Amino acid sequence: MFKPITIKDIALALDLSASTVSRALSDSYEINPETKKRVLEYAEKNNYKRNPIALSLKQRKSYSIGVIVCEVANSFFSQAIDGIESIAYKNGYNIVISQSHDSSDQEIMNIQHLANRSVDGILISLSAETTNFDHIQKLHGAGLPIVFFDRIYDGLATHKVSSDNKKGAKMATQHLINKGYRKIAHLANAPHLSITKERLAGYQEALTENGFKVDPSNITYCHHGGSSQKEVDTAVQYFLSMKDKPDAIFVASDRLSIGCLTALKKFSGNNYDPAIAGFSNSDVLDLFKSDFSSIRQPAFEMGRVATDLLIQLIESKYPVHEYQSVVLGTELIERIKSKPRN
Amino acid sequence: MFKPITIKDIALALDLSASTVSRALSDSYEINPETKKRVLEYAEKNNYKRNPIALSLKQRKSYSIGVIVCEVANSFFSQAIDGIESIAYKNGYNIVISQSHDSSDQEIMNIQHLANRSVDGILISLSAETTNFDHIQKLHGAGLPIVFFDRIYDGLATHKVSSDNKKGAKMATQHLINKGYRKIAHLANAPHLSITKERLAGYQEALTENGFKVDPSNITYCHHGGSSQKEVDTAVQYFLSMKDKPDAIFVASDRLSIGCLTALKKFSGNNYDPAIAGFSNSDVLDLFKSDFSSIRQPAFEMGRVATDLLIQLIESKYPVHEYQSVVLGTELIERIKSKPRN
DNA sequence: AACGCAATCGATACCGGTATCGATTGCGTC
DNA sequence: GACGCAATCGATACCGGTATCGATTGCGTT
Repeated sequence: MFKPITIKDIALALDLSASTVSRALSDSYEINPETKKRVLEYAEKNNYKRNPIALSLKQRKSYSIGVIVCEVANSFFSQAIDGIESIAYKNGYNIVISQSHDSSDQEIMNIQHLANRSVDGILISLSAETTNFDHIQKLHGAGLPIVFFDRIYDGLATHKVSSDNKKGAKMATQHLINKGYRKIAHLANAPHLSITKERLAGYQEALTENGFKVDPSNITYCHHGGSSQKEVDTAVQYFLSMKDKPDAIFVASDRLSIGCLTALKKFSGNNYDPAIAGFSNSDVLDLFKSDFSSIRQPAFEMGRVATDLLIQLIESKYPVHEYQSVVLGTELIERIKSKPRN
Repeated sequence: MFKPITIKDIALALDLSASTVSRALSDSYEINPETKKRVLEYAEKNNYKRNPIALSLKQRKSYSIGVIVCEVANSFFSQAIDGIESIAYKNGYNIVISQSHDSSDQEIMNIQHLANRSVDGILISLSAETTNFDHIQKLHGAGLPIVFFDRIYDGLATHKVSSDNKKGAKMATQHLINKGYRKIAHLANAPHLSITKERLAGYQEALTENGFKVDPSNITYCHHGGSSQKEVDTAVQYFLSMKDKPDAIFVASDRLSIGCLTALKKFSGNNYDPAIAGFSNSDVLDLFKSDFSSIRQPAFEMGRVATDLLIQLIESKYPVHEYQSVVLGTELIERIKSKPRN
């Protein structure tokens, strides 16, 4: 039943000691080239493979990193994962992915699980629900390298990678204003998320700079990040119920964008068709909703940068105390036409 | 630097032997309840965690399973992964995901990597490029449990889970016929994939049963599964170049559906608007392309079933020789309207 | 001849668990 | 009082590697 050959098998076969074989395999200088060749050849022929588990136990290192996102079925995160994977594999790490589904409990479970599984470090984008960071604090305090990406937590001294959410949101809102829209609502994510605050700030700044006043009643939060469509439906129905309906909506995330468009299709009929601009990395959204402008985040790049930083932390020989906060630029994809006059 | 407490630490602290502590922790009957309590309490207080790596080495079992898909940024696969995850976690396994990006070389590398990492089993959906199965054969021969899902390989005696591709394709084609379309092209996936053949068979059967003849010139393959848009563009341009253009296209996969619609938007202008029906699990596609009918696969369920079977294989005490081929039903989501008469 | 030194390889401990085997103790039985 | 037996716990080997320390050999040096 699947018992691969070990160093001892080789040692026995070649009448050497395990130590010698081990050193030969790792190309140590203190092994006779002749012996080295014998070992290498025998290993090759019997297709010997190092047992990474034994190695992990010995070196206290698993060469694997944990990734926690809310869900992979989300263009932004799946693109980020591609980026993570590319750097991780290049450095000999493999990645263990788990999804929080925007639930704080699930996130805690996943983190524990990964830490128990002895990952060498964790890349995490927080769940929409998370307000308590004890479990992360604790692991970080115990020395486990952690890097935040996208949805970061400022209270922890470690590397953070995000996109310029404020500027992106401002660009989107300004874009709507430029196209002639005047009552711009904001469909926001869970209020405690870093990205929510930053995007809200950008939205507000754009409004203010253009002489609009920020009306809190134009802002609706989705406390679970839109993980159930019902939540988004409620938010959209709220907009629909207003006497003076928004003529445009700035949507805070990919998932919410999809949810919002779904809800509008369901409830609005044909007499109400607000312009929509939102954060999204979905190719498909761009493809079909011709009047949907989007802010694209450099998801792939974000994954790469975050992984790079994490591996630096993991492989650093000395404790790191200088942490970086990398902020990446976003891109506005314009599709909305000017507001028709009525 | 992150050194968790071990069984020996506990043994030392409580003046017991490591064996006793180990047995107390696993609730062995031959340990005095009193002692057991002391150990459990001390472990709890100092938040002892079993070292899964040591366990893996000892038991030759890692409690992790490898998943190989072409990409997670694909609705079908990300949904399947959700299903896989749900069953895996429930059984105490974690999943290691890797992407082949529809490249055979990458797939081989991933499989080796996973096998080296001592996963207990592998769930795989083959890449579009794969025509040589030696690497899989070899691992399977060596005793590594493998379960195919979606894109299966019949040459290997193991469990397989797929959806009823032939019936789904037939439904889609029949649907197009019912709506009045007469020249139905087929945008197919890589020719050697199981799903390609099955879907082609369904397409052909529907045509034949309705008295149409199957014209090979109406069928175009995408040898890389549409992993580059260029490939799909070429295929669609071929359809466009035909004297008698197809009035409908049956598209073989999710990715191809997106690619096809993108290409049509890019090249067709407004004077050509064929009806499209295709395999897809994308919510977004359903949302926007109102004249796009889709065949939905039970991706989540497929992931669950496949994982269940894999875990059965892994945990079976005796060699398994009876293998199942589970086929799940598909669903047709009708959106296309009847063909306008001209 | 005696010594130093480099080259080459072996024996052993250890990583953190668990399985196996054994040791000790107390108690009931004949 | 000798023995059997159950209850409880310890010592040890092992999983598959590597690091540490040591042993052996040959050769050049003085």
